[in-house]
Amino acid sequence: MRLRFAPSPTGALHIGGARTALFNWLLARQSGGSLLLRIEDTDIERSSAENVEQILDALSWLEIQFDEGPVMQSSRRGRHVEVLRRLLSEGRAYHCTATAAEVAAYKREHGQERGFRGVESAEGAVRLRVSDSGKTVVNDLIRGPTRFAHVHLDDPVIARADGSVLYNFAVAVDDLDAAITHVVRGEDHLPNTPKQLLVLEALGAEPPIYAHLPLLHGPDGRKLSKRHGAASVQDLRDAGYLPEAVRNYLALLGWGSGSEETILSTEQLITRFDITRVSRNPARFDPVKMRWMNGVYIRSAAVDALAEAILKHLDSIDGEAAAAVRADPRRFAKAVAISQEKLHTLADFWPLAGFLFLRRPTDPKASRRWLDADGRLRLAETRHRLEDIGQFDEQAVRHALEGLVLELGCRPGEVYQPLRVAIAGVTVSPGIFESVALLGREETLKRVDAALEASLSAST
RNA sequence: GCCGCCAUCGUCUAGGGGACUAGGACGCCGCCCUCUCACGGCGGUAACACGGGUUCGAAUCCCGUUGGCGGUACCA
Repeated sequence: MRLRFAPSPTGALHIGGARTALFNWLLARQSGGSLLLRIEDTDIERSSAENVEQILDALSWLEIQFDEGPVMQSSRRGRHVEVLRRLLSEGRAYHCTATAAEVAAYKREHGQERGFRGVESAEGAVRLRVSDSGKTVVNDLIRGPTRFAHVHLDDPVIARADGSVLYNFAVAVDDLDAAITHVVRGEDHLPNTPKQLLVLEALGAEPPIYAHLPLLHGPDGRKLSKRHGAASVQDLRDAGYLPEAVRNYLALLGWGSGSEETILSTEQLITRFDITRVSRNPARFDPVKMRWMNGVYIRSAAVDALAEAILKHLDSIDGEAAAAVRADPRRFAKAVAISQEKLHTLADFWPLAGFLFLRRPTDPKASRRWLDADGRLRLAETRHRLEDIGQFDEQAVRHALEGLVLELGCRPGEVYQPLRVAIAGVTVSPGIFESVALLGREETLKRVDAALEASLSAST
């Protein structure tokens, strides 16, 4: 199979485009074929180099490699003009001076019930000649045969009056020249397909096989947009998602493996993916499920790989945090180990475990709840026990604190929560024994003293 | 308006005439585990849009209605 992913650089690569790229890639890998990346920039006005960079960057982050390209559609202008001349000379296409306004007026009257046919002239835009009779059938791998009666089709404009070619023409020529065998793209292209088929037919060429993917919607059921937060691939990366988890989640949007498994490695996706099993109805992107799945991948990751990913993430979003973590790699590795099972995204690490590297202000609400007079009493006693520990490790800390709980005859949380608030500033953290041991005796005692003092003065 | 696509739990889906009192996953609820938060375990909630056919039998096939979506550019 020879496939292609052909985004237009008119905006960031969104998850819909990412899924299209993924499906193409899975097919290419599975079949031992190749994947071509083509940038559809025939609309110079709306295309930008930054967007091309963004798309390349997004695909690279997703670890979706292409075998050929990127080729810029605009670079193929010479070939496009050549084919255009041929169609013109063979009478399959013609110049027409009908203005956009005239066509619009015609459409207002006839809608798409009767396609627009232009009058041939010496100059103007180039239109492909379509006869009123007959129909063009798109044999879609996902939808089956879809028929378009020619009466409803306009004579499509394939080149502007200035000679520049238009999308439906360029795509057909490029797919043909690249010997593309399978075109897998979004369903929004379905109405374009007969036009491309007609171009191919005029050229006497064998068309590729098509598969139109159902569209992706946002959580509200409407078209995906920035408003949904993680709509672009970069947003996903910045939100702390793992590429493999994103691939897994995206693959299951619109495609069911048939088995009851949900967590599928990329290798499994490659062997099991079946384009003909892709669903025909649109799917909603569900950030909640994406988050859950990312958590599954984080939990199953090797600690050092996870630490590396977290550090990289910190580098890109929080310089201060990254520096703090770099200053103590051993502590960082342990911090990751004791936080791992609580993370859903890479971004969750710092809020949860940052206190192990930097002191943070105490949350007033947490302080009021746990550092009242009774809490301070227990915290002061806790302080003594910690001070007396010989070897300050997790086992010893556990032993000391559990002993205190037993002696006081209180609920465990009544000892642990004041201590947690004292060292972390909040009521949530990794396990208290691990956290205290990792923080070390000196820093723990300092924070406990500070907390005792602050809460005492606050209450008087 | 017109052209086209689509229609199973809130969401992603399994299902392709009898195995369906419709399965799984996320979410949600309850219980358990428990030092917080998570994780994990157990249990529960919840769907075949509607109406006609076809058939001994329909979530599965056909038609219509309704609804959603896409397209309707000298955009891609």
